[in-house]
Amino acid sequence: MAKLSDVAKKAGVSVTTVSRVINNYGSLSEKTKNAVFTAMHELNYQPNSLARSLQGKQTKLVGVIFPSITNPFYAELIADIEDKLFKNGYKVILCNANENAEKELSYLRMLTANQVDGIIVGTHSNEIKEYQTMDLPVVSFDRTLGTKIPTISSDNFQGAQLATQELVDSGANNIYFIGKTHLGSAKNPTDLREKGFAKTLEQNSLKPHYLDLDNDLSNNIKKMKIRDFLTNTPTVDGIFTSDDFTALLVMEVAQSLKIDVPKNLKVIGFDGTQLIQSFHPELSTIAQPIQDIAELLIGTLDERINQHKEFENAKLVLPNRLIKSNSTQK
Amino acid sequence: MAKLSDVAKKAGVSVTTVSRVINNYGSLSEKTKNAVFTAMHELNYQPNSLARSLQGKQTKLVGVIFPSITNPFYAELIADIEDKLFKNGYKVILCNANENAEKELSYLRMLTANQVDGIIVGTHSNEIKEYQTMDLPVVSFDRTLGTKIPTISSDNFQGAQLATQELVDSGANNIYFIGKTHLGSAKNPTDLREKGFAKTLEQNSLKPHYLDLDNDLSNNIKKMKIRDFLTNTPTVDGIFTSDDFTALLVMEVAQSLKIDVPKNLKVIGFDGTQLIQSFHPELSTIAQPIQDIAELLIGTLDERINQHKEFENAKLVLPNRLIKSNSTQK
DNA sequence: TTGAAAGCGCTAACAT
DNA sequence: ATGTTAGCGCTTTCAA
Repeated sequence: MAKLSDVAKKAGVSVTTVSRVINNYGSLSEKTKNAVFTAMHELNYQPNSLARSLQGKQTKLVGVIFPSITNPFYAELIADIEDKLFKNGYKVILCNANENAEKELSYLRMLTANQVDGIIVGTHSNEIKEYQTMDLPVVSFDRTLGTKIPTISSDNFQGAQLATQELVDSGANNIYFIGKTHLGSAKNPTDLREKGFAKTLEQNSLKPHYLDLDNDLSNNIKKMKIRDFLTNTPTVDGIFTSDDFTALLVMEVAQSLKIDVPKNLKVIGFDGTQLIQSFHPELSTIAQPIQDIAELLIGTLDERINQHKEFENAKLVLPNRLIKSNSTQK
Repeated sequence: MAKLSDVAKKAGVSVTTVSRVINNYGSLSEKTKNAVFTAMHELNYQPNSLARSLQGKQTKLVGVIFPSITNPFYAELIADIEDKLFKNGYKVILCNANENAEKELSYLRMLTANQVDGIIVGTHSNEIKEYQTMDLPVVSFDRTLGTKIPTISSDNFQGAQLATQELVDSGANNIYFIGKTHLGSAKNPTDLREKGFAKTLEQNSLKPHYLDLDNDLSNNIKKMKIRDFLTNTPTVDGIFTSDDFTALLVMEVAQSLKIDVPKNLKVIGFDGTQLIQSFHPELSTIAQPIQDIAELLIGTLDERINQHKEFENAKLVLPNRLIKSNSTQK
């Protein structure tokens, strides 16, 4: 691998000069510039970014930590983040935390050891205190990590309101929320979906009902629980699920039980990924603004990295959008 | 950020000694070891991997280049790769090539500039010659990049045979392949699916039929083409698609046309991702051994990186597995 | 068992 | 307009 001094020798100049033309600063004559450029080409020279960063230059590396990459919502968000970061000259170190706090912590150390310029986190383990004490720029998606760390999210409360109101408007009276319920705690921004649900029903003088369904359960067990529920609760006529997957499961089970969706049961999900929308356009859902989220995450991180902007209890919230489709048809 | 010399000062030893305990070599007395460890803890010391790698040490960074991360097949493969690399102490630089040769090339430069220890590629642009001239360990998924670069893939030919035979066995006679067809060229390993299809039908004295469907088309256009095809080709009774997505589209369109699957039309896909299997268990498909592929990719890369093993025209092929389900029921 | 010092490839202050 | 040189934080010979 050719290095700076090789280029310098070949071009008949000093290393400084080569460094200058690479970084394009100071005064250079056209002649030397050209000499250096040709030397660089001939040697197929690539600057070693390790050596560069060692002087305090940015590494242009950003750690991106998410709980899963196979979940289409995260996949689409990560894809957007990667693409936008690339356009800004950054590379992504992908950290798939896998709901594993130990792995996440280990990644955190690796990232600081690698001198990343910043970190984008979207995981949900609350055990990791390190984020607060790190002096690295961090931005978070949908999770409160500390007062200094800005949190970007979509408006889960408003989204849930949209969804619930859609169920009411389509004629449902006996409406259930299906998902992981944390009635009361609301540490997780996502719990706001529950609150928005309850609030909207209250405003419509209806009673909220819940079916707790842990996210960690296997699909088969979820299906079984949903089947159980639907069989024993013939009164239910509207369901708001915590995510599109669960909504799909509900629709599948309903079909197998010959329950007509949307005639006898309205269903609405949450997330609105392109993947699920393209294969199940019949599903009404709340679409999170994935592109905007990615943009805001990166914009905010950029402000922290390049303008050293400080944040204090910043919660940046983007509006959600209702996708009205067949599963909530009147 | 504390550095080696800080630790040395605090522990009352030289930097050499600290370096020795970090890397655990040379002879150290227990006493100094302990002194250094406590100093490290107190300062919350993290070695700077940039400085380390500058001496020629490995960066423990691997570039992972794929055409898409939102496609569940790649998402699941990347997730497996990431997890296994992590267990081996490597970090992943995620490169989403997006079917964009320019971006891919640019990433390639970035990766070499960052001194990655190796690269795993799964993209399909044939324009990039750089792979062959790089002296970096590269392994490829499902794509021939050059004689020195080992190619790992599942057995597309055998998979297609399994799929096609399943259609025949379930009683279909008038069988179509739907997907991007490249009749004859077979540069892409994936084209072997077409060959396996043709071969199997020949063995069963049946004639192969094709519906060319470009992957780049939007879902709506694909659906339209499929609808057209099914409407105008009432004789078709078996369909093998190039991937599960297309199979799902076929089933959706068939349903809307009141064509009974599997009674009047057998359908089988390819890929067998967990995601699609969990939401469409009724789809028969060929499951690629994603975990094994990931393992083999990493194992091979590891041989190249750490044992400097050379490969010449290596094609490592893993068997596929038939998932027999409702869509090909007799 | 420990330390001094050279140097990895680059940048940037300081000279000229 | 160009060059000399001192580091960045670490590893590693070589010497003690």
